[in-house]
Amino acid sequence: MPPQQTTLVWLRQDLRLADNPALAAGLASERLLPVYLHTPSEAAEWAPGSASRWWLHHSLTALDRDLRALGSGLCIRRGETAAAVLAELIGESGANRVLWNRCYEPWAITRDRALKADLRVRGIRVATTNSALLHEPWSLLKSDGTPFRVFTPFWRAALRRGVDQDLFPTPTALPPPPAGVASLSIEALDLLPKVPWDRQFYHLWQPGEPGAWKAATAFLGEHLLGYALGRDRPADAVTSRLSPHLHFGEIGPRQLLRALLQLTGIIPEAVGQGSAARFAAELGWREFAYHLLYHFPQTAEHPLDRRFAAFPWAADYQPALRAWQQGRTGIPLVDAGMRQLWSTGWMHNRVRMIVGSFLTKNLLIPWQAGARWFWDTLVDADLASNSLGWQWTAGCGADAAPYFRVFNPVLQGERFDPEGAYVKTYVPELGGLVRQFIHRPWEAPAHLLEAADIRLGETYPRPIVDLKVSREQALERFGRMRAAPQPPSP
DNA sequence: TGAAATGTTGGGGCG
DNA sequence: ACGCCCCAACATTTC
Repeated sequence: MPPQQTTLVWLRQDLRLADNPALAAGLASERLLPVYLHTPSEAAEWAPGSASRWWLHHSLTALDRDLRALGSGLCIRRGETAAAVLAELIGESGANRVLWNRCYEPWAITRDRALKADLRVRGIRVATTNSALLHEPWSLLKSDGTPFRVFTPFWRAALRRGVDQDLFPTPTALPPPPAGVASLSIEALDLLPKVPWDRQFYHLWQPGEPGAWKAATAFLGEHLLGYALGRDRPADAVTSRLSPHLHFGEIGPRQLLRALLQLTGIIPEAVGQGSAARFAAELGWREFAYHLLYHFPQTAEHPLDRRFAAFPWAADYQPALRAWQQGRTGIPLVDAGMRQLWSTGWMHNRVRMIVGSFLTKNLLIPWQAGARWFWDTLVDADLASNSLGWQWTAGCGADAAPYFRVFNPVLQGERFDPEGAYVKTYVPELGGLVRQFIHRPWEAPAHLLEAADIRLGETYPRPIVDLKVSREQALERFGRMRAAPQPPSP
């Protein structure tokens, strides 16, 4: 009789039961131990931020509940390194096999590669799989063998390659866990905030796999039709809000694309301009972000366009950064976005571009400072997407907005929030102002301000920067940078 | 997944 | 009636 097979399934950013290849591969074991390891110091400066930890707490809670319903449960441990904690767990459980789905952060790749080699040396079987991406970063390359740096050809190639639509089966029962392996409580991970800034989160979000499907079903069933037209208007609730669920792997892009294709009856190759194609392309941008971070791992910290390493950012920007973070810049659309972020852990995508343009171009604050703030405050904080987004905005990344493309938050507001509904939701002190001036209160005549009970500089700040002057200054600095001698490309 | 400056055109007011 | 001018409205160019 062969020795009993005991398998550890190490769950990381794949907190789901459905279409989970690592979990599916463990189902035939006699004993199966699903584990989550909290080792934040391994990620160093990219350990989960505050909002992300809130999400993680509740996602783990949901996963544990779902595992228990199938006769198992989540084993939670914490420690300095995953290697050390796994070694303990292997000792306690007698496991002879470890499975996980791959992560793609540079620090995680380095860690996992060493860990896999180490476990194999010690006679443990290890298998890793893909749960997070339609195509892994190394599997899609240009015909010359180099990585894509432009989105459109990347996404075309991804769709042409096609997507495996045979999902891994959702388990209906799980093998029992090995006896005598203790677990920490989720509370012991200290993921929840000490001061209750998260109250609104509970009304807006349902972390975990059931919540992910609730959001996906609502989006596909109710909002997809209006997506192409409404996705750029932040007051419209037509976006999917699936980003945090995708980040934690509570739902995967293969599942979403399959649901989308079944719903609309289109085939992946038929890329049109309709709502389904637009939404699929957003999944594509996520894929593109992972592609870039894998092939250019320095881009979480450093600009892909090396010329920007010498860009003359503002010298003393702390007060301006603080005003931006707190939503007190005096520019209504920017402040609305930053307050939405703070109070809900999320910001509409178009507004992310606008507040990012304002930070990097009007305030001349390094994009890394913005990326850090987003990392701490977004429930969907994702190293790949965040790095791509900020470099795109700053104009220093792959397929980025040209450096001279500076969003004017007043015009963007008038185009995409014409009634000012979004601004009024998050900047209530402007609620009484007529729509004509809602995006430019500093131009409103005194009697209208008075009627709206607004005293600029008291109840709402004056703009901390002149949009026209700062735009010209940014263009001038970008122009000088472009003219400077260029460093060798990486 | 721009904005602003500059150029062109055409309708209408007016002498 | 005609030419002149103004200036939206739209198009093109530049950043």
